[in-house]
Amino acid sequence: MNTDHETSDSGGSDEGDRRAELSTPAVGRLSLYYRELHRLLASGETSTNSRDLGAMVNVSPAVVRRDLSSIGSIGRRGVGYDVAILAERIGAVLGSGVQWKAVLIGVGSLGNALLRYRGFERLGFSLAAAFDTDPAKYGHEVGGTTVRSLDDLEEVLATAKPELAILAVPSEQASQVATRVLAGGIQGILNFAPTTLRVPPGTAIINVDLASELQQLAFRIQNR
Amino acid sequence: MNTDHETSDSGGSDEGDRRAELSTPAVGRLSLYYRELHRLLASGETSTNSRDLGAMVNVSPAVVRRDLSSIGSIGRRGVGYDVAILAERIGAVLGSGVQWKAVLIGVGSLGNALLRYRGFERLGFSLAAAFDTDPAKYGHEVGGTTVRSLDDLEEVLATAKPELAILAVPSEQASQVATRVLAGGIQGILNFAPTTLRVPPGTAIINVDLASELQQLAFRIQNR
DNA sequence: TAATGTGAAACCGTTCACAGCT
DNA sequence: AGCTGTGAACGGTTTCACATTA
Repeated sequence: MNTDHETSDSGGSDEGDRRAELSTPAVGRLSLYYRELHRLLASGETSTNSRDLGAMVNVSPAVVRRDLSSIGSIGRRGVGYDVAILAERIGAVLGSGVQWKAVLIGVGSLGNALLRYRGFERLGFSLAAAFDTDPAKYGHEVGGTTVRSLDDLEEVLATAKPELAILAVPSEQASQVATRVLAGGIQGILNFAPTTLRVPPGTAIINVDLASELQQLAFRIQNR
Repeated sequence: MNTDHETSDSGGSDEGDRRAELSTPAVGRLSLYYRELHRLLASGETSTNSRDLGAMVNVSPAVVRRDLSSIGSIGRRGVGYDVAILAERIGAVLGSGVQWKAVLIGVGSLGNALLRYRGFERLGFSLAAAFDTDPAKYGHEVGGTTVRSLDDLEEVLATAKPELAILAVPSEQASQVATRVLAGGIQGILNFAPTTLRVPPGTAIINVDLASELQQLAFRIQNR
């Protein structure tokens, strides 16, 4: 794939907390720490430190400390970090606690997989609806979500008011669908189509191109 | 997701070409240019320039020129780039032309989608085999690839000698499977399990964590 | 003593601006 | 005149090293 990220700005806003400006890679790492912290919580661990956390996600202890101090997480010198407190803190920064609503567009094999994927709701995401243009799929329930006609898109966006859209449509349709969801009030798009969407500046988009990912992997092997 | 990349080194080696050291983001962008160039080829365009190419993938003309000059691509001053020549040049750098073989491990819904995904072969990748631990799936053909028992993994790796492995298994099994494929000679892993694999340094790994991707998207929206 | 938090240095990638071809 | 190729400036992230605190 290529996970290429648009949108330049960041800038914290709410919560009576410390500011700091998180870089895109830093946000990615926070998400990884968050994952590992929940694993630690599940196994009953109550504290950790920058060295161990770093080892878990393959980054240096210095990076861990910089990341965590930048969100104002108070570790304890000489001791480390409290797992529960840290998990909660990172969760607050990443927007856990908010119940995000997403719609999925395109119920091909990838769309199907995404509908069945349990792992979104663990992080506070719910799939409000799924859409396709194939009438044979209308009304079918996949992974707890019912597939509807793409003609109903605007209606559903207006009533359910989801914030996110996941695009799993063929690349020829991607731009068109992106325009429609943005017009309908969607604020961020996770795009699986191998197309660079041309959207208004400031629109949050993350692209995941599976073929491009593999290509980059091959490049690295070739230039070992 | 998180598309986090391991492996530090790069360093060109073969081909009597210009050196330059490509950064990870640069490689990602080359992959995008490559995609767009083929689109241009298909529509009969014969030349382009840094401004237009940049517009297609949302980067500045300066970045395009830097990227292309770093692979020694000879554009023509005052004119631009020849689409066919440029596509070929980038393809050579990215390892198109090499017929990469990959195996897929884990034929759940995501694995299924990956097997059906046409888009890998366009870039020179072929799926040599797919594996699962569910006997009900053995022998079934999905997207042109037959599913086999995971017990056969080592045998297939030894005979087909694939370079890449795509992991679409539950996270509990991911580390174990990664160890097995690496022992079997696999050189790079595309990992979809939400786990940071602990592997020998220098191993090429690209992680694609769909939930983490969504989480990062939500973060950006929240901090608009 | 142990491990955080953080200035300051080092590093890397992007942007600028212009010389050099065509 | 137009657009590439690239040295040099810039900006931002990572690394280093150490003062700080439990």
